[in-house]
Amino acid sequence: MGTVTITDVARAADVSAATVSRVLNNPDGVSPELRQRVIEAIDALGYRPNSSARSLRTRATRVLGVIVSDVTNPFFTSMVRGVEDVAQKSGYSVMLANTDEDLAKEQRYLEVFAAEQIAGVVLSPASATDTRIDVLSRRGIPAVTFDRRLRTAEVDRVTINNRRAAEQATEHLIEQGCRRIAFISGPPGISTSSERLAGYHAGLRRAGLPIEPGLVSDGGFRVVGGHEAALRLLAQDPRPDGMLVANNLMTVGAVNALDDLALRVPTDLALVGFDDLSWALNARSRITTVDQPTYEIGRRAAELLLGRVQGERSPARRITLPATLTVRDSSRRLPVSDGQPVR
Amino acid sequence: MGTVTITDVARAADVSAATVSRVLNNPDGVSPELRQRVIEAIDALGYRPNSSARSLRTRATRVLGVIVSDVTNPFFTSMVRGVEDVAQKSGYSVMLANTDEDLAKEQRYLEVFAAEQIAGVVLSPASATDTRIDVLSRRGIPAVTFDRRLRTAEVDRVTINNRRAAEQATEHLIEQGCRRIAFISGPPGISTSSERLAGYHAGLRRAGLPIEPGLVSDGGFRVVGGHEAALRLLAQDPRPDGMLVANNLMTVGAVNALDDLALRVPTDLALVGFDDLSWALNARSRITTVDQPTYEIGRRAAELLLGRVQGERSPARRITLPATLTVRDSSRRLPVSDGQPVR
DNA sequence: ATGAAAGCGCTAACAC
DNA sequence: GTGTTAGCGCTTTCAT
Repeated sequence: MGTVTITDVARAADVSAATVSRVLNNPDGVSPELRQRVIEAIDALGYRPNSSARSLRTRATRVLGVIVSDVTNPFFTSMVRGVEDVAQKSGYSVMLANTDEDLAKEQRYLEVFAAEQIAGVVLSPASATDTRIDVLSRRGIPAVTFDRRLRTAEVDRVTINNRRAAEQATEHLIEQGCRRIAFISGPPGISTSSERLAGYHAGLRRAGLPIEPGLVSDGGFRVVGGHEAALRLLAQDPRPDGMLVANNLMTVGAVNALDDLALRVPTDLALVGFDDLSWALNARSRITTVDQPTYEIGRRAAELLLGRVQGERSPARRITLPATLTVRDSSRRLPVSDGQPVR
Repeated sequence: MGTVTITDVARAADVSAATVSRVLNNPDGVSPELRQRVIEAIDALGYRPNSSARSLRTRATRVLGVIVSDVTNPFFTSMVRGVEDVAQKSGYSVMLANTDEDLAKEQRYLEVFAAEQIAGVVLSPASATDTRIDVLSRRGIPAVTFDRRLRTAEVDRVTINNRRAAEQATEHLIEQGCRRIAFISGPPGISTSSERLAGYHAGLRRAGLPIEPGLVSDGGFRVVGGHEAALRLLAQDPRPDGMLVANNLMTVGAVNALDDLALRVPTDLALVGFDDLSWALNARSRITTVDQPTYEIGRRAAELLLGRVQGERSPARRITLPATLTVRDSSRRLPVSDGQPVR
């Protein structure tokens, strides 16, 4: 029944199927007159190209895959929106997959995407060293990483300067008078984890403060993990007077922990988190954060990817977007100006 | 290069392509001997069927679409996992789409799915009355709703008894001595919103309590909305002594609002929320909640859908799963037993 | 039980 | 600039 094919359109417009195909795919190459007739026939018949037939022919779909490590995290969903918007504008749709930081799941989705002959993949790899995108490259499917880096392959990537951002946040805490600064880190093996940890160390070092391994605890990039890590760190004697938390979810957990212990911010402890928190915490919390241009990260990643999809052959490109330290009450012990950009 | 086709396998196994196809698709119809040879050839060559070619032929993909109204909400992601697991087991993969309760976005994704000739769709419609799945039905693509109902089409659905759940939560608050119970509702037009509101009304009515429209406020199923709605409701004089919140995100917002106003639970106000909150709130909060079997909802929805995909023709089926009222500190003013099932 | 052959809807050479 | 033709990889009659 309902299936209108390219030949139906061709017949209605009194042209060949090839001409209809050209109208559909080539910006030019068809006379304005015929093009007009074809477009009218398409509208009249309600023709929709069959994507399977198209893929079979071209060996590529008009679909981009996005693999994130936690769809639940608004940080990632905001990036995904950036990808979606760019993709849409170029006539691509987006398949979303969630790995929960699980390498096996990630691998499975990479295989599914490869099998579906997806046009390209944007991913935040679950591991900088163990994530393998060979399944894609073997089939010539381009990949771009966002938020995180990948050491097992040379691919385009869009990130912020994580090291610098963490260093600057640490310096800010030191300026505010903190001398024992705790750090809640992400899981090992992920680039953002190690880079932010390195930045924290660098900040301490520059100020001549000792690096104490006991002041660092892994919160697994999750609320519960952040909560537990904070409780661990805050149980120490002497108690830390500052705390830097390496992502948004763990910051929520840390705030909860402070609440549990009836500790007040910034008096008892100055707190700095990563990423927007407005979705979880009440406005009153006013937590100082390192803000990333999440939507923009997604946009740029999609642009890089579409470039590759369209045949771009340059060596791996690296886009580093600026992050901003937004100083709010949770860390303000002295007068400071808001919104310091991180470069 | 790498592309191994069905003819390659046929040649290697010294059979026809048709036989390979039969081995792939028909449980029987090929002699054990040939079947064995074919399987060996497939393994040896690393053959993977080309899904585009297959779809072009069969007019159907091995992909299920899932449309949720908020991927950020763990409630939905848990359901999605249920779908994924069932799909996977049957050799289907899952395409995920997020609508943000936006009807236009929802419609666009339905069209994309229809164009991609997806095998079937599971969705939580953004509106019971305005969501239109004609794009799917016109192409014979089955749909199943989960969590929410759809009034514009007769389709399979998996939900809990929302009305009963809200009524029971309300009764519980009344039993605990509450007489002015506020309700933070979801956006109008969504079945869960109206059903839970109806249940709240029913609970009040049964206890002979007045229904005051001023005690109901729409929180849009979001954290911020719940926060604002709670502030509005708590500003009243006399202040409500109980509160029922119609989903998890809004409950987080409500808890924040209570915190803002330095109100204590359950002394100042008894609070009951919907859905699991462990991801957001610290354990200490101990909020009484109506718990839904989210993962199971996803599983069952996927099972119904796969049935339809495989040709099941029965009239629309309705699965109502049990929810449980888990009483915790936030509403406990009198001794009660935990874990009351909702039927 | 197996093979030969046709064709799903589309695009890309190649002719004109 | 436009049409003709071949064929992407697969499934499915239809013979045998």
